Amino acid sequence: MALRSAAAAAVAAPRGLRRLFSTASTSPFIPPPTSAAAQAREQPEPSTNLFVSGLSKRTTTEKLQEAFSQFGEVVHARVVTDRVSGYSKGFGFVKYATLEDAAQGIQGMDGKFLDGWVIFAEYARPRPPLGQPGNNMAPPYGRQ
DNA sequence: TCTGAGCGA
Repeated sequence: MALRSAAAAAVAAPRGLRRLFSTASTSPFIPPPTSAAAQAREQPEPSTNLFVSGLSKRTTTEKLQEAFSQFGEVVHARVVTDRVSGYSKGFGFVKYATLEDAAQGIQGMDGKFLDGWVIFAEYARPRPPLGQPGNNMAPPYGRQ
């Protein structure tokens, strides 16, 4: 029981900022999120790719896929690990077969415990193209 | 074997 309370508290603030604006409904000044940037802030576009963060350093790809397969058909899953160290970076990606599976995967695994850590699942951001083939693998991605 | 709040080979 105590664990669920901790999970609820953790899911309420994965990064310290999640729904602070939603609780400020008593404020007379509420900026209407009609901007595309505002939607991209908390309204990520639906995608089969999910970004999972908060993973334990010991969480592996198979563990990630196994956990997310309970809520949908996972076609691919990967835990990002450091190339030099080989250790997990604490986050990974899960790709579902359909968008609905991805949505259920998020709502099913977001704020849940995995390897003793509260993980967070959300739609992954669209990354830029890999560039031209034949070039060095590891193009300087433009963050955000 | 580790780090922690992070978007990948």
